[in-house]
Amino acid sequence: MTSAPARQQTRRTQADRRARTHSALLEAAARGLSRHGYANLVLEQVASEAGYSRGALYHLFSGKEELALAVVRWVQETWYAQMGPLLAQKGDPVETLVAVARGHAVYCRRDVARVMMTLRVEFGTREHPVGRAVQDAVNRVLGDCTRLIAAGRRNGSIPPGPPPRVLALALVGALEGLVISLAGKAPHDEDLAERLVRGMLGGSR
Amino acid sequence: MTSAPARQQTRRTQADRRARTHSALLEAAARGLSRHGYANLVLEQVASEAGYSRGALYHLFSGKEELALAVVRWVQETWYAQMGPLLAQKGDPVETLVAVARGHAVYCRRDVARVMMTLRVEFGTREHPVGRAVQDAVNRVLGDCTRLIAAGRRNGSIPPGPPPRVLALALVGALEGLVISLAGKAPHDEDLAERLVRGMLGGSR
DNA sequence: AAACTAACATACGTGCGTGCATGTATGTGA
DNA sequence: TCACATACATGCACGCACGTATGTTAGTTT
Repeated sequence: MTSAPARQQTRRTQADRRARTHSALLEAAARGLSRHGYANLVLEQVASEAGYSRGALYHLFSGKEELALAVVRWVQETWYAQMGPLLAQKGDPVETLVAVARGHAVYCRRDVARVMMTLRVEFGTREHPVGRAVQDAVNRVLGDCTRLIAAGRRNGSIPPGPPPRVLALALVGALEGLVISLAGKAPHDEDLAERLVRGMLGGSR
Repeated sequence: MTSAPARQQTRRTQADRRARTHSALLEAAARGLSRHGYANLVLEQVASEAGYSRGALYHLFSGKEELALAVVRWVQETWYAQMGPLLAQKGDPVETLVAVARGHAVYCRRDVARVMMTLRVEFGTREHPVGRAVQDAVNRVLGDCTRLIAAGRRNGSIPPGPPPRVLALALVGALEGLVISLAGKAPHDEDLAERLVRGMLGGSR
């Protein structure tokens, strides 16, 4: 009895072990990045917060940079996992943008979301792999927004104004700033995100 | 002849000398902070960019922290010097807020303006003197906006909605994000700043 | 113009955090 | 159950940037 499959109390396979620590370190790193940024991120703290030592970290990631890149990829994936359905909906572009804005506000209630903002500000004007990755992620969202705006213009649901790309840039930037400022101020965050989108798309006045 | 006051070519008094290098270092530090943030700011670079060495810097400032604090004070002063007249005007609160938003967009065309945003993000969740100073500066602006919004509510020119303080928070945050995103995209920055304010104040729909 | 002071440069000591190399324990296949 | 591999911990070396101490140049006073 109890020959092999008995003790499930603490999962035993190596792959599982590895995966657990991997995600634990990743989450700790995400929290750390959102709070301290890249430069102030101390790997010792990340590891200990996850319940491990720097050895584990260097075993699973090649170093600080790759850790940050992994976090960026992870945030991007979870964001699109949550926003993908909204982006794919087939109705009015304006309503889609509103839905995404609200969704983004909700997504950003977890401090993890600050990661992108923090890194974007930190690497906004510099040449750095992490900055590149963040820029790429933002550009992807920007592209989606630009397409939606262009569609709304053809559609007539969005009045004429600045070039779609510029409007998208403004929209994303403003939304980012808004959700940061309103962190934890639910439910106003969601409502004001909607207001922001409608206000900036609809020709004002 | 040429006894004393002759050579004005290169200003010679000590006080003037001191003032010149002081402001040169300050401007360099502001540029550096806006580009690299506090943690990544290297005093060697700041000094050399200003045309001096770290010795000069430590002669005029007690260290990195005081330098950053001086920059924050400087930004705050120049901002209010430029925005004060707009804030003091006696017309409709909405128009005042629009004017300030446009003014802010213009002010932020200089990369120097990124300073506040950068520091606010970097120290947003931490306990640090520089973070405190930035927070104080932002709070002052926030107070001005809150008062204007409250006046507009009593006035009837701003429809009901979230508490004035929350609206002000959203407005300032969104505006900050917008001008960062649109850096250098004149004249759209100004126009979209106006749109943003009108859209978020006017009840939309 | 000589003695003095303030502005600035150069050189060194120190702390901190990364990266790596070496040690230990836990799971895995014969 | 024994040899092996993989997950993880611990200790050391290096570099970087801050702060300070000391040296040099430019301006001021008598």
